[in-house]
Amino acid sequence: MADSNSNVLAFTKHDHRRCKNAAIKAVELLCEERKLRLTPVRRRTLEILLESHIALGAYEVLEKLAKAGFGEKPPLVYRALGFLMEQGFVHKLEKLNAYVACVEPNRCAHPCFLVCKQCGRVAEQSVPKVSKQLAATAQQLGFSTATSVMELSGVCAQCPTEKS
Amino acid sequence: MADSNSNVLAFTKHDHRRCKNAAIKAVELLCEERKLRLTPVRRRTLEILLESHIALGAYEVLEKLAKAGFGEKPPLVYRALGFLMEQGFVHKLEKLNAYVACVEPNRCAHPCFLVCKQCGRVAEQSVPKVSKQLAATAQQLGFSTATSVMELSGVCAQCPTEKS
DNA sequence: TTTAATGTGTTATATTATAACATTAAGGTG
DNA sequence: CACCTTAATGTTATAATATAACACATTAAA
Repeated sequence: MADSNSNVLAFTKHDHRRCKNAAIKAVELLCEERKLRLTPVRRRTLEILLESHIALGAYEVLEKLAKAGFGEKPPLVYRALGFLMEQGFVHKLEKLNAYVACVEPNRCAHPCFLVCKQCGRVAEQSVPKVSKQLAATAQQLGFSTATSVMELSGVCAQCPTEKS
Repeated sequence: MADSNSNVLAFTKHDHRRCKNAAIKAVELLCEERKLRLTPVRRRTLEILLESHIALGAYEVLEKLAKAGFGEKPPLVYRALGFLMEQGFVHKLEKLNAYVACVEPNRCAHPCFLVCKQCGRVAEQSVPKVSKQLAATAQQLGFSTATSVMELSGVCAQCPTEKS
């Protein structure tokens, strides 16, 4: 029933260095293709978010940028996040007001976010069927869907379910 | 393909007074059943949100509460909204940081919100199939879903699509 | 009629995000 | 290269959203 060939990377043991490098490489390529400038702040912001699969608040990212020698004023981080989000390299979790890097920016589509409330990790699952079904349902009601937000909160396989 | 027998009330001409009264009545009944106190602030907050199908920010609601003779400090409105949301009488639109009254609090389940970016109106559509499908997909990946957020942004039937 | 629990008032502050304008850097064109 | 235009960044200020903490009041229940 799963919509695609996913492995829920974030919840699975994996070579994270590889995971991170691949994502950065993909972003670099896409920026070239799109004639966009992956400036130092933008790159570092992406790297910061790629350090783990846990979503960070804008001000957490900002602190890390500051420690890395960049500025410490809010617009710095919001601009970098804005750029990265526009390009689909980073996603915002609306329910959390937090940001997470896209792990496969080149093949990201119809994402649904699975947020573990125990460990905080976020897996991005592509759900094209569900997404299209929702849009079709809306369309039948006369509503033209432009964008959608899908976020699940729960407990991942590696975390113990809450005791009763 | 629609999941349920809905009419997308918010986007349709309807007797809004009736609509509003029915919702308040339903909430009153549910409060009795659940032995909860629908205090004046809580009731007024609900009424304010029921004035239209447009989502309001917490501070917009607060202003209206103040004009109605209630306090003007943030905790007032956040407490009222907190109570109403806990009970499912009001929903928060995460993408908008705004609040909207539930039109059918007694039969509300698996809601997906359709937000018209032209007129701002919000329709609540029950999508149990899609919702269960998402949870099932997640479950197959070892993820136990507790809560979900589904919000579509687009253009409703009554609004002109944006010109090119 | 005291008590325990719930709800409200109030002060203060935390958190998230943007507007506006000055300055600098990059890339394109003659 | 020198100029210019655009894009990006620096900076100040403030807006918008939300909660903590504690005092006081009301309710319902014992």
